[in-house]
Amino acid sequence: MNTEAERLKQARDEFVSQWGALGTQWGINRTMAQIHALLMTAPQPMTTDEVMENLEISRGNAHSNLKELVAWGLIRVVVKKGERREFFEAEKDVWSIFTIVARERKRREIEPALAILDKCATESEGIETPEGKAFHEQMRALQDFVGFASKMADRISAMKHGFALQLATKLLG
Amino acid sequence: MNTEAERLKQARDEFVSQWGALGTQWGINRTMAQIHALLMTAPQPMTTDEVMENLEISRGNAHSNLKELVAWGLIRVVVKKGERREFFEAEKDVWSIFTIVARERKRREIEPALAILDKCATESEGIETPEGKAFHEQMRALQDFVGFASKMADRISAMKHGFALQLATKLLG
DNA sequence: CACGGTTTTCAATAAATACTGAAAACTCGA
DNA sequence: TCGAGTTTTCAGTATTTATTGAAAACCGTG
Repeated sequence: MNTEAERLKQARDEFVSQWGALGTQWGINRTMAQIHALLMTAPQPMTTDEVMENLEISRGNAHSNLKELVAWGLIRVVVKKGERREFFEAEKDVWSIFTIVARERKRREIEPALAILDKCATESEGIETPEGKAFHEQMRALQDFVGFASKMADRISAMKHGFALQLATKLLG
Repeated sequence: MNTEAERLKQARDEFVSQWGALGTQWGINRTMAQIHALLMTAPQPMTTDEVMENLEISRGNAHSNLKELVAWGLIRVVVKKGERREFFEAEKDVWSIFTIVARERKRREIEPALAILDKCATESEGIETPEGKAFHEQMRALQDFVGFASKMADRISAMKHGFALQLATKLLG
Protein backbone atom coordinates (compact mmCIF):
# COMPACT_ATOMS: atom_id res chain seq x y z
CA MET A 1 0.00 0.00 0.00
CA ASN A 2 2.72 2.37 0.91
CA THR A 3 5.00 1.41 -1.93
CA GLU A 4 2.93 3.24 -4.52
CA ALA A 5 3.09 6.45 -2.56
CA GLU A 6 6.81 5.91 -2.09
CA ARG A 7 7.42 5.36 -5.77
CA LEU A 8 5.48 8.49 -6.60
CA LYS A 9 7.34 10.57 -4.08
CA GLN A 10 10.63 9.31 -5.43
CA ALA A 11 9.70 10.05 -9.03
CA ARG A 12 8.44 13.48 -8.13
CA ASP A 13 11.53 14.34 -6.08
CA GLU A 14 13.66 13.26 -8.96
CA PHE A 15 11.70 15.42 -11.35
CA VAL A 16 11.97 18.47 -9.11
CA SER A 17 15.67 18.11 -8.56
CA GLN A 18 16.56 17.35 -12.16
CA TRP A 19 14.32 20.05 -13.55
CA GLY A 20 16.09 22.46 -11.26
CA ALA A 21 19.48 21.41 -12.57
CA LEU A 22 18.17 21.83 -16.07
CA GLY A 23 16.91 25.30 -15.28
CA THR A 24 20.45 26.60 -15.07
CA GLN A 25 20.97 25.54 -18.71
CA TRP A 26 17.91 27.54 -19.60
CA GLY A 27 19.19 30.67 -17.96
CA ILE A 28 16.72 30.58 -15.09
CA ASN A 29 17.93 29.91 -11.61
CA ARG A 30 17.78 26.52 -10.00
CA THR A 31 15.31 27.45 -7.30
CA MET A 32 12.84 28.99 -9.69
CA ALA A 33 12.89 25.90 -11.86
CA GLN A 34 12.51 23.65 -8.83
CA ILE A 35 9.53 25.55 -7.52
CA HIS A 36 7.97 25.44 -10.93
CA ALA A 37 8.49 21.67 -11.13
CA LEU A 38 7.12 21.24 -7.64
CA LEU A 39 3.96 23.19 -8.35
CA MET A 40 3.44 21.65 -11.77
CA THR A 41 3.22 18.28 -10.09
CA ALA A 42 1.35 19.34 -6.96
CA PRO A 43 -2.13 17.88 -6.57
CA GLN A 44 -3.12 20.96 -4.57
CA PRO A 45 -2.04 24.61 -4.47
CA MET A 46 0.82 25.10 -1.99
CA THR A 47 1.76 27.78 0.52
CA THR A 48 5.12 29.51 0.78
CA ASP A 49 5.89 27.49 3.89
CA GLU A 50 5.18 24.21 2.17
CA VAL A 51 7.49 25.18 -0.67
CA MET A 52 10.20 26.23 1.78
CA GLU A 53 9.94 23.00 3.67
CA ASN A 54 9.82 20.77 0.64
CA LEU A 55 12.84 22.31 -1.06
CA GLU A 56 14.67 23.23 2.15
CA ILE A 57 15.19 26.83 1.17
CA SER A 58 14.84 30.13 3.02
CA ARG A 59 11.73 32.24 3.12
CA GLY A 60 13.31 35.06 1.16
CA ASN A 61 14.40 32.73 -1.58
CA ALA A 62 11.01 31.02 -1.79
CA HIS A 63 9.27 34.36 -1.79
CA SER A 64 11.26 36.02 -4.52
CA ASN A 65 11.14 33.06 -6.85
CA LEU A 66 7.42 32.59 -6.32
CA LYS A 67 6.91 36.23 -7.22
CA GLU A 68 9.08 35.84 -10.29
CA LEU A 69 7.07 32.83 -11.44
CA VAL A 70 3.87 34.80 -10.93
CA ALA A 71 5.36 37.64 -12.98
CA TRP A 72 6.11 35.22 -15.79
CA GLY A 73 2.57 33.90 -15.57
CA LEU A 74 3.72 30.34 -14.97
CA ILE A 75 2.01 30.16 -11.59
CA ARG A 76 -0.83 32.11 -10.01
CA VAL A 77 -1.93 33.11 -6.56
CA VAL A 78 -4.98 31.36 -5.20
CA VAL A 79 -6.91 32.62 -2.20
CA LYS A 80 -8.87 30.15 -0.15
CA LYS A 81 -11.76 31.38 1.90
CA GLY A 82 -11.13 31.32 5.58
CA GLU A 83 -7.38 31.23 4.89
CA ARG A 84 -5.20 34.22 5.37
CA ARG A 85 -2.14 32.93 3.59
CA GLU A 86 -1.67 32.76 -0.14
CA PHE A 87 -1.58 29.53 -2.08
CA PHE A 88 0.17 29.06 -5.38
CA GLU A 89 -0.77 26.82 -8.26
CA ALA A 90 0.97 26.23 -11.56
CA GLU A 91 -0.37 26.43 -15.07
CA LYS A 92 -0.33 22.82 -16.16
CA ASP A 93 -1.31 22.96 -19.80
CA VAL A 94 1.82 22.39 -21.87
CA TRP A 95 0.81 24.63 -24.73
CA SER A 96 0.16 27.50 -22.31
CA ILE A 97 3.52 26.90 -20.66
CA PHE A 98 5.18 26.93 -24.04
CA THR A 99 3.61 30.20 -25.15
CA ILE A 100 4.48 31.87 -21.86
CA VAL A 101 8.10 30.79 -22.07
CA ALA A 102 8.27 31.72 -25.75
CA ARG A 103 6.90 35.18 -25.08
CA GLU A 104 9.32 35.77 -22.24
CA ARG A 105 12.30 34.59 -24.22
CA LYS A 106 11.30 36.77 -27.13
CA ARG A 107 11.11 39.72 -24.81
CA ARG A 108 14.48 39.06 -23.23
CA GLU A 109 16.46 37.70 -26.16
CA ILE A 110 14.95 38.71 -29.47
CA GLU A 111 13.73 42.22 -28.87
CA PRO A 112 16.97 43.63 -27.43
CA ALA A 113 18.87 42.02 -30.30
CA LEU A 114 16.60 43.70 -32.79
CA ALA A 115 17.10 47.05 -31.13
CA ILE A 116 20.87 46.73 -31.39
CA LEU A 117 20.76 45.61 -35.00
CA ASP A 118 18.43 48.46 -35.91
CA LYS A 119 20.70 51.00 -34.32
CA CYS A 120 23.87 49.65 -35.91
CA ALA A 121 22.25 49.29 -39.31
CA THR A 122 21.12 52.89 -39.16
CA GLU A 123 24.43 54.21 -37.90
CA SER A 124 26.31 52.52 -40.71
CA GLU A 125 23.90 53.68 -43.40
CA GLY A 126 25.55 55.37 -46.36
CA ILE A 127 29.18 54.69 -45.53
CA GLU A 128 30.82 54.28 -48.89
CA THR A 129 33.95 52.32 -48.07
CA PRO A 130 33.89 48.59 -48.90
CA GLU A 131 34.21 47.74 -45.20
CA GLY A 132 31.37 50.07 -44.38
CA LYS A 133 29.12 48.53 -46.98
CA ALA A 134 29.95 45.03 -45.82
CA PHE A 135 29.21 45.93 -42.22
CA HIS A 136 25.94 47.56 -43.11
CA GLU A 137 24.92 44.57 -45.19
CA GLN A 138 25.73 42.20 -42.35
CA MET A 139 23.66 44.24 -39.91
CA ARG A 140 20.76 44.33 -42.31
CA ALA A 141 20.90 40.61 -42.95
CA LEU A 142 20.84 39.90 -39.23
CA GLN A 143 18.10 42.44 -38.66
CA ASP A 144 15.91 40.90 -41.36
CA PHE A 145 16.38 37.44 -40.02
CA VAL A 146 15.81 38.26 -36.38
CA GLY A 147 12.81 40.43 -37.21
CA PHE A 148 11.38 37.57 -39.18
CA ALA A 149 11.96 35.09 -36.38
CA SER A 150 10.26 37.48 -34.02
CA LYS A 151 7.13 37.66 -36.16
CA MET A 152 7.09 33.89 -36.44
CA ALA A 153 7.24 33.50 -32.70
CA ASP A 154 4.29 35.86 -32.33
CA ARG A 155 2.21 34.01 -34.85
CA ILE A 156 2.85 30.62 -33.40
CA SER A 157 2.25 31.78 -29.85
CA ALA A 158 -1.05 33.28 -30.89
CA MET A 159 -2.30 29.99 -32.31
CA LYS A 160 -4.59 27.63 -30.50
CA HIS A 161 -2.86 24.44 -29.54
CA GLY A 162 -4.83 22.29 -31.94
CA PHE A 163 -4.06 24.47 -34.90
CA ALA A 164 -0.36 24.63 -34.20
CA LEU A 165 -0.26 20.89 -33.81
CA GLN A 166 -2.03 20.35 -37.08
CA LEU A 167 0.30 22.72 -38.86
CA ALA A 168 3.37 21.14 -37.36
CA THR A 169 2.18 17.66 -38.19
CA LYS A 170 1.89 18.68 -41.80
CA LEU A 171 5.42 20.03 -41.57
CA LEU A 172 6.76 16.81 -40.16
CA GLY A 173 4.77 14.51 -42.37
CA MET B 1 37.76 61.25 -45.49
CA ASN B 2 38.47 59.97 -42.08
CA THR B 3 34.95 60.49 -40.84
CA GLU B 4 33.58 57.49 -42.69
CA ALA B 5 36.16 55.20 -41.13
CA GLU B 6 35.38 56.77 -37.76
CA ARG B 7 31.67 56.24 -38.11
CA LEU B 8 32.22 52.64 -39.07
CA LYS B 9 34.54 51.99 -36.17
CA GLN B 10 32.04 53.53 -33.81
CA ALA B 11 29.15 51.47 -35.14
CA ARG B 12 31.20 48.31 -35.01
CA ASP B 13 32.44 48.94 -31.48
CA GLU B 14 28.89 49.52 -30.41
CA PHE B 15 27.77 46.30 -32.02
CA VAL B 16 30.53 44.31 -30.35
CA SER B 17 29.89 45.73 -26.93
CA GLN B 18 26.11 45.49 -27.06
CA TRP B 19 26.14 42.02 -28.53
CA GLY B 20 28.37 40.98 -25.68
CA ALA B 21 25.92 42.36 -23.14
CA LEU B 22 23.14 40.52 -24.91
CA GLY B 23 25.12 37.30 -24.82
CA THR B 24 24.63 37.05 -21.08
CA GLN B 25 20.84 36.96 -21.66
CA TRP B 26 21.39 34.10 -24.03
CA GLY B 27 23.34 32.07 -21.52
CA ILE B 28 26.68 32.48 -23.25
CA ASN B 29 29.39 34.53 -21.67
CA ARG B 30 30.05 38.11 -22.55
CA THR B 31 33.49 37.53 -24.02
CA MET B 32 32.36 34.73 -26.27
CA ALA B 33 29.56 36.86 -27.66
CA GLN B 34 31.90 39.80 -28.14
CA ILE B 35 34.44 37.74 -30.02
CA HIS B 36 31.69 36.37 -32.18
CA ALA B 37 30.42 39.86 -32.96
CA LEU B 38 33.94 41.05 -33.67
CA LEU B 39 34.66 38.25 -36.11
CA MET B 40 31.26 38.42 -37.76
CA THR B 41 32.04 41.99 -38.71
CA ALA B 42 35.72 41.57 -39.48
CA PRO B 43 36.69 42.17 -43.09
CA GLN B 44 39.59 39.73 -42.64
CA PRO B 45 40.31 36.72 -40.45
CA MET B 46 41.92 37.78 -37.17
CA THR B 47 44.64 36.38 -34.93
CA THR B 48 44.36 35.72 -31.21
CA ASP B 49 46.52 38.76 -30.54
CA GLU B 50 44.32 41.03 -32.60
CA VAL B 51 41.26 39.80 -30.71
CA MET B 52 43.03 40.32 -27.37
CA GLU B 53 44.04 43.81 -28.29
CA ASN B 54 40.70 44.83 -29.72
CA LEU B 55 38.67 43.62 -26.75
CA GLU B 56 41.36 44.29 -24.13
CA ILE B 57 41.22 40.81 -22.70
CA SER B 58 43.85 38.32 -21.58
CA ARG B 59 45.36 35.65 -23.77
CA GLY B 60 43.81 32.85 -21.76
CA ASN B 61 40.37 34.36 -22.05
CA ALA B 62 40.70 34.98 -25.78
CA HIS B 63 42.03 31.51 -26.30
CA SER B 64 39.36 29.59 -24.46
CA ASN B 65 36.50 31.50 -25.99
CA LEU B 66 37.92 31.18 -29.49
CA LYS B 67 38.14 27.44 -28.95
CA GLU B 68 34.60 27.34 -27.67
CA LEU B 69 33.33 29.20 -30.73
CA VAL B 70 35.21 26.78 -32.96
CA ALA B 71 33.60 23.89 -31.06
CA TRP B 72 30.16 25.39 -31.71
CA GLY B 73 31.05 25.79 -35.37
CA LEU B 74 30.39 29.52 -35.33
CA ILE B 75 33.96 30.35 -36.30
CA ARG B 76 36.70 28.37 -38.00
CA VAL B 77 40.47 28.30 -38.02
CA VAL B 78 42.13 29.59 -41.15
CA VAL B 79 45.77 28.92 -41.94
CA LYS B 80 47.60 31.34 -44.15
CA LYS B 81 50.63 30.16 -46.04
CA GLY B 82 53.84 31.58 -44.75
CA GLU B 83 52.10 32.37 -41.42
CA ARG B 84 52.69 30.33 -38.35
CA ARG B 85 49.86 31.72 -36.30
CA GLU B 86 46.25 30.76 -36.64
CA PHE B 87 43.61 33.08 -37.97
CA PHE B 88 39.94 32.89 -37.14
CA GLU B 89 36.98 33.77 -39.29
CA ALA B 90 33.28 33.69 -38.52
CA GLU B 91 30.47 32.04 -40.39
CA LYS B 92 28.56 35.01 -41.74
CA ASP B 93 25.50 33.46 -43.30
CA VAL B 94 22.56 34.10 -41.01
CA TRP B 95 20.77 30.86 -41.79
CA SER B 96 23.91 28.87 -40.99
CA ILE B 97 24.33 30.78 -37.75
CA PHE B 98 20.73 30.07 -36.87
CA THR B 99 20.96 26.34 -37.50
CA ILE B 100 24.18 26.09 -35.51
CA VAL B 101 22.68 27.90 -32.54
CA ALA B 102 19.46 25.92 -32.82
CA ARG B 103 21.34 22.63 -32.85
CA GLU B 104 23.41 23.60 -29.84
CA ARG B 105 20.41 24.77 -27.86
CA LYS B 106 18.57 21.59 -28.67
CA ARG B 107 21.50 19.58 -27.42
CA ARG B 108 21.84 21.55 -24.21
CA GLU B 109 18.21 22.33 -23.41
CA ILE B 110 15.84 19.98 -25.14
CA GLU B 111 17.61 16.66 -25.02
CA PRO B 112 18.37 16.65 -21.29
CA ALA B 113 14.78 17.68 -20.62
CA LEU B 114 13.52 14.78 -22.68
CA ALA B 115 15.75 12.38 -20.81
CA ILE B 116 14.35 13.52 -17.47
CA LEU B 117 10.76 13.35 -18.65
CA ASP B 118 11.29 9.87 -20.08
CA LYS B 119 12.74 8.66 -16.84
CA CYS B 120 10.03 10.15 -14.66
CA ALA B 121 7.25 8.99 -16.94
CA THR B 122 8.61 5.45 -16.81
CA GLU B 123 9.17 5.49 -13.07
CA SER B 124 5.61 6.58 -12.44
CA GLU B 125 4.08 4.06 -14.81
CA GLY B 126 1.30 2.02 -13.36
CA ILE B 127 0.86 3.78 -10.03
CA GLU B 128 -2.83 3.50 -9.30
CA THR B 129 -3.45 6.32 -6.87
CA PRO B 130 -5.12 9.44 -8.30
CA GLU B 131 -1.99 11.49 -7.54
CA GLY B 132 0.14 8.90 -9.28
CA LYS B 133 -2.01 8.92 -12.35
CA ALA B 134 -2.03 12.71 -12.49
CA PHE B 135 1.74 12.84 -12.17
CA HIS B 136 2.25 10.25 -14.85
CA GLU B 137 -0.12 12.06 -17.17
CA GLN B 138 1.68 15.34 -16.63
CA MET B 139 5.04 13.75 -17.39
CA ARG B 140 3.68 12.18 -20.53
CA ALA B 141 2.12 15.40 -21.72
CA LEU B 142 5.39 17.23 -21.27
CA GLN B 143 7.34 14.41 -22.86
CA ASP B 144 5.09 14.40 -25.92
CA PHE B 145 5.34 18.11 -26.35
CA VAL B 146 9.07 18.38 -25.89
CA GLY B 147 9.71 15.39 -28.11
CA PHE B 148 7.59 16.99 -30.76
CA ALA B 149 9.40 20.30 -30.47
CA SER B 150 12.66 18.46 -30.77
CA LYS B 151 11.63 16.83 -34.04
CA MET B 152 10.44 20.17 -35.36
CA ALA B 153 13.76 21.77 -34.60
CA ASP B 154 15.54 19.01 -36.49
CA ARG B 155 13.34 19.36 -39.50
CA ILE B 156 13.66 23.09 -39.74
CA SER B 157 17.42 23.03 -39.18
CA ALA B 158 17.78 20.51 -41.96
CA MET B 159 16.01 22.75 -44.45
CA LYS B 160 17.76 24.91 -46.95
CA HIS B 161 17.36 28.57 -46.23
CA GLY B 162 15.15 29.26 -49.22
CA PHE B 163 12.76 26.49 -48.38
CA ALA B 164 12.37 27.49 -44.77
CA LEU B 165 11.77 31.06 -45.80
CA GLN B 166 9.12 30.06 -48.28
CA LEU B 167 7.39 27.90 -45.70
CA ALA B 168 7.53 30.58 -43.07
CA THR B 169 6.22 33.19 -45.44
CA LYS B 170 3.22 31.01 -46.13
CA LEU B 171 2.76 30.72 -42.38
CA LEU B 172 2.86 34.45 -41.88
CA GLY B 173 0.81 35.36 -44.92
C1' DC C 1 -5.49 50.86 17.28
C1' DA C 2 -3.08 46.78 19.06
C1' DC C 3 -1.88 42.13 17.90
C1' DG C 4 -0.84 37.69 15.65
C1' DG C 5 -0.19 36.00 11.33
C1' DT C 6 1.75 36.84 6.96
C1' DT C 7 4.41 38.99 3.29
C1' DT C 8 8.19 41.85 1.74
C1' DT C 9 12.67 43.86 1.80
C1' DC C 10 17.57 43.91 1.89
C1' DA C 11 22.32 43.89 3.82
C1' DA C 12 25.44 40.27 4.54
C1' DT C 13 27.21 35.96 2.85
C1' DA C 14 27.81 32.02 -0.03
C1' DA C 15 28.19 29.86 -4.42
C1' DA C 16 28.95 29.83 -9.20
C1' DT C 17 31.21 31.71 -13.08
C1' DA C 18 34.53 34.28 -15.71
C1' DC C 19 39.17 36.22 -16.28
C1' DT C 20 44.11 36.90 -15.66
C1' DG C 21 48.81 36.08 -16.27
C1' DA C 22 52.52 33.40 -16.19
C1' DA C 23 54.44 28.88 -16.83
C1' DA C 24 54.45 24.75 -19.54
C1' DA C 25 53.89 22.48 -23.80
C1' DC C 26 54.02 22.38 -28.45
C1' DT C 27 55.85 23.34 -33.44
C1' DC C 28 58.73 24.02 -36.97
C1' DG C 29 62.66 25.92 -39.41
C1' DA C 30 67.54 26.14 -39.32
C1' DT D 1 68.41 19.33 -31.28
C1' DC D 2 67.99 24.21 -30.36
C1' DG D 3 65.30 28.23 -29.91
C1' DA D 4 61.90 31.69 -31.26
C1' DG D 5 57.21 31.94 -32.00
C1' DT D 6 52.87 30.27 -30.76
C1' DT D 7 49.26 27.73 -28.29
C1' DT D 8 47.51 25.59 -24.14
C1' DT D 9 46.79 24.99 -19.32
C1' DC D 10 45.47 26.23 -14.79
C1' DA D 11 45.94 28.09 -9.97
C1' DG D 12 44.69 32.30 -8.12
C1' DT D 13 41.63 36.25 -8.26
C1' DA D 14 37.77 39.06 -9.51
C1' DT D 15 33.10 39.49 -10.73
C1' DT D 16 28.50 38.23 -10.92
C1' DT D 17 24.56 35.88 -9.24
C1' DA D 18 21.88 33.42 -5.78
C1' DT D 19 20.60 32.68 -0.98
C1' DT D 20 19.99 33.49 3.83
C1' DG D 21 17.83 35.28 7.81
C1' DA D 22 16.19 38.71 10.42
C1' DA D 23 13.90 43.12 10.63
C1' DA D 24 10.30 45.91 8.79
C1' DA D 25 5.98 46.53 6.63
C1' DC D 26 1.54 44.99 5.89
C1' DC D 27 -3.31 43.39 6.96
C1' DG D 28 -7.50 41.90 8.75
C1' DT D 29 -9.83 41.14 13.28
C1' DG D 30 -11.30 41.92 17.73
